[in-house]
Amino acid sequence: MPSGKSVTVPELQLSEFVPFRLNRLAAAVSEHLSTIYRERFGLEIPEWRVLVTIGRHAGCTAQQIVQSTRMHKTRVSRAVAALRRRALLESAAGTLDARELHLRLTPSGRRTYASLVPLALARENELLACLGAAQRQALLRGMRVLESSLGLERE
Amino acid sequence: MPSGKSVTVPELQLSEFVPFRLNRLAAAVSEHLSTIYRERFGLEIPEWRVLVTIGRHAGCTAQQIVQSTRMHKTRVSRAVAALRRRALLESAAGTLDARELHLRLTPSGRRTYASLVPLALARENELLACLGAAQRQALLRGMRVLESSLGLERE
DNA sequence: AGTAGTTAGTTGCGCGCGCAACTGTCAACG
DNA sequence: CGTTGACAGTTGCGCGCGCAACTAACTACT
Repeated sequence: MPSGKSVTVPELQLSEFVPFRLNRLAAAVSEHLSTIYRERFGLEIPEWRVLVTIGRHAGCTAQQIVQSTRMHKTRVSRAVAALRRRALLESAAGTLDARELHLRLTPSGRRTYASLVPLALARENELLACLGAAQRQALLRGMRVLESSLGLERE
Repeated sequence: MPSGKSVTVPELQLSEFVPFRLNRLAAAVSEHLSTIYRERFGLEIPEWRVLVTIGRHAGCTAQQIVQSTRMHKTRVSRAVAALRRRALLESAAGTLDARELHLRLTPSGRRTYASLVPLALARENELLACLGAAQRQALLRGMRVLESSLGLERE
């Protein structure tokens, strides 16, 4: 005679597990996007993120990039150094606070930024093109809720 | 007199850029989940993925794990070696094809699996608890469409 | 059977990352 | 003014990852 209580063996199908799916999806999207900034501009993800951030927020500091991108400060520091080596960016010590470095793009950096951004936005649209307008809105709204729930929205 | 053509300066706000948001979200979710398998079981992500896969598909090979998880084969190889060192898993050369190693959990590995899975599923539910039922369905559906569009669904 | 090409899995190597410790600067307090 | 603690940014170190090269085993073709 079988036991009275129903023993539900817990099963986890990795391909249905949302944290795994998110990681896999993010990796695939990054891979898909990397051709733009890597092959065509020799940039890696941290450099690309720093470049874009400074492109929009000229004169911002490394610390602000850390907060807005949630990258580790050493990663930002090295990306800034790499961009400076390639003369895409220049830094100046703050007049009010000499600890912080204010970062801005050089003319060369601005040119790179200007040619990179349209390509990246086009890729984003390509990525989302498989979704209908309502579906896309729903996805983005869901992501927004998750981000908010995880405290990712401070910037 | 200003130029006749309207020059739209392209702008990219990183916090609105979907590839970045996906990466950030996936990283935060992984971070949130890692407390379970790292702090409580001393497992890292690759080991956790291999353990779960073998837990559901006893006797599968490393190659099958590569395909289903899309992890690099060296990463799988090292995770398998780590789990074998800790006697959570055992391998046997295939009788039909001696190259492939068929992997299965040891009793100790099965115990770990059995105590890990409910915790992970609970965390997944916690994560999604901030979404209403319809919102959750919409998000998962959107992810499914993206996955399909990127060719991630083969397994 | 013998050879060439392919596949499963492992390993040496270089690199980028995060951690911890460091330098230099600022603010607070007596 | 000197000391203490906090903060911005950098750097040495160890580690995990992917790449490329390797071994061993299988397949196909003559």
